[in-house]
Amino acid sequence: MSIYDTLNARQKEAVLQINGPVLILAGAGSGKTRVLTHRIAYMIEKEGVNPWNILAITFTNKAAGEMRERVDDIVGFGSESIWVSTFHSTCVRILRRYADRIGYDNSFTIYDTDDSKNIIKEVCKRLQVDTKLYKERSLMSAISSAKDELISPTEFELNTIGDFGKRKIAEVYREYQKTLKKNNAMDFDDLIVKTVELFKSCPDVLNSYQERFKYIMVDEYQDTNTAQFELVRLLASKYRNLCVVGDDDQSIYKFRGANINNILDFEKVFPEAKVIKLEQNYRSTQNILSAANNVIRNNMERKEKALWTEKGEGDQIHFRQFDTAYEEAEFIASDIGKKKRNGLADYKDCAVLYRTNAQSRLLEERFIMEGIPYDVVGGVNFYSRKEIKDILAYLKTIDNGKDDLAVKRIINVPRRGIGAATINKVQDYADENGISFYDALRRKEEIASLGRSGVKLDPFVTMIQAFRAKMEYFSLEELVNDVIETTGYVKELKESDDEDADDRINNIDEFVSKVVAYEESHEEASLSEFLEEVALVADIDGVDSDNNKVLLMTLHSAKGLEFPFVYLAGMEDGIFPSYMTITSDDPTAIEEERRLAYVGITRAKEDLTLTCARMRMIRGETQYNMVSRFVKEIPEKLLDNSLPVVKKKDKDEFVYADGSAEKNRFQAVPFKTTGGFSGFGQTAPGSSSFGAGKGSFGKNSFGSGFGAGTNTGSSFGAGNTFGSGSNFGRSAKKEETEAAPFTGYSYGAGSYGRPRAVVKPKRTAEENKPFIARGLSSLDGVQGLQKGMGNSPTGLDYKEGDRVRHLKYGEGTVSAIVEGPRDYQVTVQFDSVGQKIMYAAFAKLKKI
DNA sequence: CGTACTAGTCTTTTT
DNA sequence: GACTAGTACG
Repeated sequence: MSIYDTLNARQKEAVLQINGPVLILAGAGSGKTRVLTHRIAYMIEKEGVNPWNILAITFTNKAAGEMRERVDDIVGFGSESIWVSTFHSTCVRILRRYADRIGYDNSFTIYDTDDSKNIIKEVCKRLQVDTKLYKERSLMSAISSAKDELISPTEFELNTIGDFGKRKIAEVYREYQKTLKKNNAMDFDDLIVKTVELFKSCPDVLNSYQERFKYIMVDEYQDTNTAQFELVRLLASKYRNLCVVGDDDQSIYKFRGANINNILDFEKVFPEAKVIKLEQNYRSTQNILSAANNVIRNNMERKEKALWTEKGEGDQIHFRQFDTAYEEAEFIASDIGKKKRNGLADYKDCAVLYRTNAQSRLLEERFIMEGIPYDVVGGVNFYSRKEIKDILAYLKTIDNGKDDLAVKRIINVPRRGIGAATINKVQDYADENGISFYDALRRKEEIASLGRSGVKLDPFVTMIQAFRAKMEYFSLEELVNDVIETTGYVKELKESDDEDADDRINNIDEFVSKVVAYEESHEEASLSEFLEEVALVADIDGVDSDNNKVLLMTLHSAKGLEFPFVYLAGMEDGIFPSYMTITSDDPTAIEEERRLAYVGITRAKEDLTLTCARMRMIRGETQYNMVSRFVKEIPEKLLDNSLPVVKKKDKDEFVYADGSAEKNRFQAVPFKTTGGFSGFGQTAPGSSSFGAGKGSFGKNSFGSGFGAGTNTGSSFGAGNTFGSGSNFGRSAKKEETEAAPFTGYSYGAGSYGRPRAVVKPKRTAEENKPFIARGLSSLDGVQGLQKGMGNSPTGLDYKEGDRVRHLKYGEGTVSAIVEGPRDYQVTVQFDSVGQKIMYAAFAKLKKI
């Protein structure tokens, strides 16, 4: 019995087909990694393929690492010469050898998003582009999309005839590329684009890699963009032994250029391709799979397939709707806690998935309270944190002084009294002489304009030169510690009263540990190599499954992972599917969201829980959301029937076990100020959104007139806010002109569902009056709110002399409440931090 | 040159 | 609510 006998018929077929183009359509959990690793083993063992000739490409380092590990396990001898890596690091490796062939120095630096943004800013200033009109963000994404499609600045320009806006973008694109090149730098997209460029302009280089990579495999093929596809196509064009594995139903990266046609049209580009479908799922129970199938079948743009499993039905899928997001978080935390206590699950068996990173905060707070260990994947990338970037900038400067951005970043960190004026003078000199910024620093004596202020530069240059000298005999760890020590970086943090100084110091400690780990795993660890590896790390890469912790992450980050217990939080229209996609003109936008839902559901092996909240705070404003359409796409019989369920008669209306219905939700939303969510320093929703706004009244509410109802909780008490009036008028007007985006909120108008028919609520003359002018009688629907807010004359639920609690400052006594122009100014004597004066709306004070 | 405050933006997702 | 860039002031 060989290892290949454990494969099913389809899998075996995929493993044995090693010659020619192969498209493996691998459904979620169908064992594609297994197929890939066995396929590699088969090539080497049975077909005598030289491991040296095999290339396997993935998207993340984590995936590459896992594949490497599994290949090592089954291949044994020779596996180390198989090239397993990500698109980006593959390209870096190639470019490190040949970048000089296309006009770069082989020691080019890699810019991250932050760096790119700085360059864009610089370019805009130089070209006098108004960044109010052309946002850096949108410029960046326009340039990035162009690169994803392999459109050069010149080509871009050709397509801008008659379009002034586009011409501007073209200009910026051209100048941006020029600047990158001048700095000998490439951004993420360039790594792919420049490699393609290299292959196209240097046939000898291409040929050498074609000879090297006779067998190519690409994982997560549905996520490739045009540039990546072209790269693979070029490499494979000689021997045509290209095997791509993917699942069009899991294509969720359109926003960063993934071209779903790469997988849908594979057979057009490679007509002789063999197509193999893997439809047997080994991961999930039948119920979970059925739910996933029922959701994804609503998409039009897909290859038909049907996942099946031999596993039993399993538990029903749990669904729970809560009044608030606090209660949702509370439930998830306590449910996991319960499972752990009952021995049903370990922490590491559980994952909580959500649509947006911001949703993690509430969950985290609750997890801390319940004492449940967790890890959050994503958010701000570890290596993008300020303190880490600072240390890295030092290391980059030491490694090679060519990275001007890095040098400028740290020249005055910690403070050395070197300001913008000095920096500009040095930069001018560098530009005039065509040298790098750091080289100009070293020749500062020659810079006449510097004058006396130049003295301040000396210690910096001396320090860097000293580091460089030490680098010769220091280990990486010693060097990093020396940098931290000599610069006084941590010392400064310790002395600062910065609230998150401790976090920053911890991060730096963690960074040192990472350096040590790197040195341990790399025989001759060089600074350059370390910096390079660090530049290409994704968040998910750092996830360590050995830790017994619950994992919190976005649905995107969860792709490729599996867990026995999965919670999908925030299953609400407006959150997931996101507001953007619901209101989008592009009907395929919602399909991408649905694929995301499919990915989420299929992460679960045994137990899936869907949760949502009627009300949650988004960006400081309270939103009321309906249950996600994706939940409604799951057949009722698959859902836990002890919970509120949809009545089939009318699918536009949710009717719950307690008889309450969705359409009455304005009254139905119970505004409890006690109970569930009040326990945490967080205030109850009514008061936390008190005055939310510099009058953002109705901004995010759906359909003006009624929107008033939704946001009243926030705006009513803020009578003073209305005093200003202007904002109210503005946002209300906006609502009218832009129409109510959420068809779901059309109050029983029955248009829930497809985002086409937008029902615009009609406003009466009375409703058109500013809210406050209508008098309290029109607040009938929201009386609960007033009570909930403890509607005293000030609208605050505390008064002078009361003891209150603040989220950050702890407990204290209110010594004064003064009516300010906008809001009440509250003065509190805190027990630990002394007196603070703050605005009531933002202070989040809670009476004790 | 550095700080402290203000106004504006944002959030959908990230290699 | 959080963050950031820009500005005014010391």
